[in-house]
Amino acid sequence: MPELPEVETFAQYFARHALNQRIVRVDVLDERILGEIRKETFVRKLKGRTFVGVRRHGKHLFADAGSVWLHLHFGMSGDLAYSQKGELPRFARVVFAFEGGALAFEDMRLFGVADLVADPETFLRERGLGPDPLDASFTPKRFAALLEGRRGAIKSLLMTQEIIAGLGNLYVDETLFQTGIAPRRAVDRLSAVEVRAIFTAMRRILREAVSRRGRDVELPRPYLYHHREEGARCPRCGGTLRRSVVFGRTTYSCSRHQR
DNA sequence: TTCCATGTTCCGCA
DNA sequence: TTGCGGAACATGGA
Repeated sequence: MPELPEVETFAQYFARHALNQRIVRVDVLDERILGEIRKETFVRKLKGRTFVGVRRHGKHLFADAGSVWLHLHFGMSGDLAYSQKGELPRFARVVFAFEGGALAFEDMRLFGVADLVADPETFLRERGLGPDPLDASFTPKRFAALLEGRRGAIKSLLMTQEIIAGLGNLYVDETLFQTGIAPRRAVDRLSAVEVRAIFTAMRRILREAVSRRGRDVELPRPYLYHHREEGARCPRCGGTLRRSVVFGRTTYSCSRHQR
């Protein structure tokens, strides 16, 4: 379930369970999760070290292991699970064992990645990722500048990590739903007021989600999130929710209040 | 059996 | 150059 709010929750979980303890063992249970790096290298560079800090940018998590950073991407089904009793989740792919417990990186569908990077800044630059929408330096002005000169559907733009990093299918739909803007609306036909509204709604929704996800509390009932079903009643205006495909992804929107 | 899934990448085409 | 549609990746759940 990993978009920005979920990854932020993973980062907090990682900080709570995996920081400042010696890594006594690294088990790679399925090498396909490693991407380019060789298993031996991955293990050798982490074993015996200590994670001293954790950071997140968009959907990417980075943990500082001293001379190298662990990088985790959670794909579609990635998750973290810490246990003191040596219990492993069914789809554990990599396990970091400490003196008093072990943190498992699980990922049923294997779209995620665990590897090593020199440092987050270099990785983000090389990858060309856009700004994180919850970053303090992310302002309405900066957001408007990102959309400047672009065409195409607003949903596509918000989904593109090189433009803005962290939103995925669910939170983009949620943002546009709560802003009353149709997913296919062309970016160059949005008013300044609408762009500002998207900025505000996006940040409010992400913050709300981080707060609730972190406490394992459900998102508010009026959120589109709970009503993603063709023909369902719109919890906001009573209209009918429609299903379509935008940017290759299943999209839900209200045919009445989203224009 | 068939369809669908919170992500990303690559290719071809306009 | 930009944007978009389609397919592929791997796997389980409804």
